[in-house]
Amino acid sequence: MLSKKAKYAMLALVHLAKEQNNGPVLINKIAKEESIPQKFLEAILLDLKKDGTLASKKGKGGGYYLIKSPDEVNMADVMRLFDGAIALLPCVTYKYYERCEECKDEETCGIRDTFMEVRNKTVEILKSSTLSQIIQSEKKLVK
Amino acid sequence: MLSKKAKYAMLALVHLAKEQNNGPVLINKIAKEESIPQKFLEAILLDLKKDGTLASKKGKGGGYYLIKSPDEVNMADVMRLFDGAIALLPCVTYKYYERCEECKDEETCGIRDTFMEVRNKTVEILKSSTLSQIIQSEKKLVK
DNA sequence: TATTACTCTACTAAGTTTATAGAGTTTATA
DNA sequence: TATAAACTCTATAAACTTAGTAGAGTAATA
Repeated sequence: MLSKKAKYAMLALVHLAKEQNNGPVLINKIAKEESIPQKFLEAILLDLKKDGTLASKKGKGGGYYLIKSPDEVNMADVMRLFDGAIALLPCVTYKYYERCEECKDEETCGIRDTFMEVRNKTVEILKSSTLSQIIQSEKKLVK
Repeated sequence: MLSKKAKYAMLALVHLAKEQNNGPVLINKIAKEESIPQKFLEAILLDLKKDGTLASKKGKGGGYYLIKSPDEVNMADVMRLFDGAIALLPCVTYKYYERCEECKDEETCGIRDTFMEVRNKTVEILKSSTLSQIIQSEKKLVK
């Protein structure tokens, strides 16, 4: 399951993408409208800032805003940032590779193949799910 | 990530499928050969028995054995049994459905679609990964 | 009837997730 | 230049989950 952190991050990013041309958005506003605990959201937005996805402005009239194109921000990256590896087995991940302790022989492990396939397909779908795509699809759903 | 429990279950099932025609297999033997803590494995095998996948025989000459065809036992079911839902969002699961608390409107939720697609694809791959298929693929890898 | 081997309940250590609290820092603007 | 708005950072903690342990109990077989 996705962590709350990752889910909140996605909701906040969609929110910020919609407001990209309206200047900085208050944490407080995002928290209220997306039903996210404010303090928790602060930490999430800070992570997204360190990651280079968001920027912030302090002081009156400040807030957070998206500095990437909504095309560039995809769910695979968000999930990796907050939840770590996407794969279901450590021996199948791309960025977080680790050998499975109980694995006698990785080369001939029968379940490895399956989970490699799951990982590849999942990453493919999540990569194609960008902020633009999500907003587009929301519009279609409303109609 | 897959829990150890689910991974151990898969390894034990593959082991038992290979020995299906040789009578009951001792917990102790499986534990040793697959590097699984014995007591932990006992609980896992018990769950698989309650589930109707395995049966056991007590007393001397006893042990566990597979009572389903290796074609029928797939990784999706094993994962559901030990780790619960396969989907990454509660609102997208098939057997464990729950509304997302913070979701304002499920019908127009932009990220729901993406995770529905991930779930469907994952289930499809895991369903096709049966014990027979795994053993077959191990043989190919050895060659 | 003794031994083997599965069954069941209870417990625990460690780690992760989901927060909360509060002091500190920066900036716009009156 | 004071002050209030708003982000930043550190520390803490409750709740939950995972992984594993201990040990007594029960059933079957030779």
